Amino acid sequence: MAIISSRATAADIAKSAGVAKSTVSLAFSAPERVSAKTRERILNAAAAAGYTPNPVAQSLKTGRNNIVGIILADLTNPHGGAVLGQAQQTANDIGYMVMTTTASHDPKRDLEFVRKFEQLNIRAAIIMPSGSSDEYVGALSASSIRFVTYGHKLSGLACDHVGLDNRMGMELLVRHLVDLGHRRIGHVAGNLRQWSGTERLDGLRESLSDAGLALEDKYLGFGEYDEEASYRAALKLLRKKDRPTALITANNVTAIGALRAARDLKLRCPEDISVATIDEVPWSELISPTLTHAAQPIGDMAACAATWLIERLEGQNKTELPRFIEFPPKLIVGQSTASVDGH
Amino acid sequence: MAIISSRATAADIAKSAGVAKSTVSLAFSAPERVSAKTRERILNAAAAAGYTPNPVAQSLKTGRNNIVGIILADLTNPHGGAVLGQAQQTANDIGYMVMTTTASHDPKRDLEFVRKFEQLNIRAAIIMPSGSSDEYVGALSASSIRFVTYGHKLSGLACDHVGLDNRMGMELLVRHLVDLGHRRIGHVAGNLRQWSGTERLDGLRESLSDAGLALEDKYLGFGEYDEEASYRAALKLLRKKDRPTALITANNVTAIGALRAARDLKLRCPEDISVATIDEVPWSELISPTLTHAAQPIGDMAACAATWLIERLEGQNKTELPRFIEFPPKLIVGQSTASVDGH
DNA sequence: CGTAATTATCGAACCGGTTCGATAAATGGT
DNA sequence: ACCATTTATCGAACCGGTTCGATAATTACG
Repeated sequence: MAIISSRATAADIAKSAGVAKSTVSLAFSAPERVSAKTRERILNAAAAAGYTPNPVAQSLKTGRNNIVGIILADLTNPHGGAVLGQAQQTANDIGYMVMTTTASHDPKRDLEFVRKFEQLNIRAAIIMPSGSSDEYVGALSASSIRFVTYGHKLSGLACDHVGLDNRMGMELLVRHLVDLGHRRIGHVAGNLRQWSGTERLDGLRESLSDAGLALEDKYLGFGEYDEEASYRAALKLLRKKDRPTALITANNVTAIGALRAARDLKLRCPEDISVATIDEVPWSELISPTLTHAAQPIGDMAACAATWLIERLEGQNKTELPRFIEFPPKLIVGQSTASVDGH
Repeated sequence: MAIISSRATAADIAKSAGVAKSTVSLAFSAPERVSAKTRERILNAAAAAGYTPNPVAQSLKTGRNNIVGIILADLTNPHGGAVLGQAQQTANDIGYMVMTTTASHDPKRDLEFVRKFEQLNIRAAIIMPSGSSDEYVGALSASSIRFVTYGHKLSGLACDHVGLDNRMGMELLVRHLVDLGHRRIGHVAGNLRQWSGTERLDGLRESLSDAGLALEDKYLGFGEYDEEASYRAALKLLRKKDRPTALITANNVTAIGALRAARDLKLRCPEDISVATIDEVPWSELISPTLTHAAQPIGDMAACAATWLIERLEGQNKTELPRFIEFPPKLIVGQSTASVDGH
């Protein structure tokens, strides 16, 4: 019901409180520099007029603002939405607004958005990188923006990073499958130009080797984090006469592709083929069969990224070295994995 | 690789092109008002210096900018992410940036965000309304922001609206079920304080009546667009001795709750109970059983909302009356519905 | 060719704050 | 009570554009 008083300005408040415009400014931006009496007078006048400092003017003068950017690679995957939602909430709660963009996996668009952010005086952003080339990383480094990378770490960019412990995820899945008696374990990999893709692949290799096994080349398919590609890759693996008894996939989309492939080949899951994946699927409890997976604590991860970002912004960590955290995934056993001997 | 020239200003360009600062401004904002010669000289100088007008300064002076807002009720539902992604893309393609917020169904937060938007000179926003009370609508009307409502229409707010043809959706579902021989059709409704909730309920009633049937009170449950509430509501309906043979649910979350209820009661779907819903479920083809549903053309809807919004912003439609569009849903038949006599 | 009507360019004021150096007021020490 | 500090307030300049009224340069035309 409050009538939006059309734009009270600092000068108005100054007049009505009998002080200089600059004092009004101080009363808001550095209250301790103004005597208790006048501060109260100013604040009262401001409240009466519904005055609040104009953030655009502030930003012009100071080159700062209360906006953080988020650059996502993808919003079609529910993961992106979840990250955005949590990061947004965290940021909003501390008084920051969020400007979002989605690059649709196009590194060039990432860089365009970075440029826009700079123009808007946005000084910090969470980025799910779409690229990893030298010039891409170079452009990000050259930018005046402080980044927190999410999901895919960029080697060569000195910034905070929040991600998943991919190696641990693979270890959980491998151990689970090995315990069920599987020996021929295949993999539909993600995008190997991205940190998470190679980490997951390397982690898988390592975990298999710890179990006295190895990832055979013929059991390795390339899904590119794309459902269609994953479908084809899985199809190829599952058509072999000595097909793997279990498939580990690199993320949710990849798993969906693999499941579709199994179904189309009339392979029953888990009786004929076990499938386990990193990453989760929304409403996974209704998917049939429910997926065994290494779940990411998305909420915690996104909140961490937002918090770190704003810490940097507010300068508490000017000199501190880049931080790096990998959250531990959690093994959720579903119906998609079973003992190798038909259980 | 372009070295980010630290901030060339209009004054710099003016000097290097031998003109006044105001002429530089004109060269960018109203090129036709500057002679071809000087315009070229200015543009060259600008290009050489990597100059681009500072949007913050522009916004301070003009009270305008190239930012649109999006206020979502929810980002945990994949629907929100899809809408955001599409709207974002549309906006970005026309040179607009997007500021997002998520109110988590709290009308008060909606209004806070509106206030922030105003301060930031954002003049237009897409809103998935979280509330519908008089004061809520009043506050939106009083705001200087042009809205496009998405999903839930607000009666009393004169603005463009983009939504789904909910009545048609219900008609599709009812006809499908009636054709399968169902006569006892139950409903788990959504949030009846929201337009879409009542539209869907009314649409259902109407469609049933067209088929010579009626919605009996005992077959009506209230799901509030919440999974838990829907679960409980469905449980109650399905426990009746003369339980409905088919259930229509108000949206995806509601359907999930209903399916869980059926499963927990050891009712087989579709043999014992058919379930159909408005709204879709991501990766629905893997859910078991696949859901019969009235699918929303989310991409088209979101693109339309973004386009309309920006049209308003750019003033082509100053005087035109509010527009209203309801996109037709499409019936997707899955495995969750079957003939009433055990098929 | 001279004057009227256009068109191009300029300078100054302004948007609404912040910040700095200077002045005024309050406080402290002896 | 007197001077040295410290603290509070002020005025002016500035951030980087836009916009308006005024002047200068063109063009039109009788």
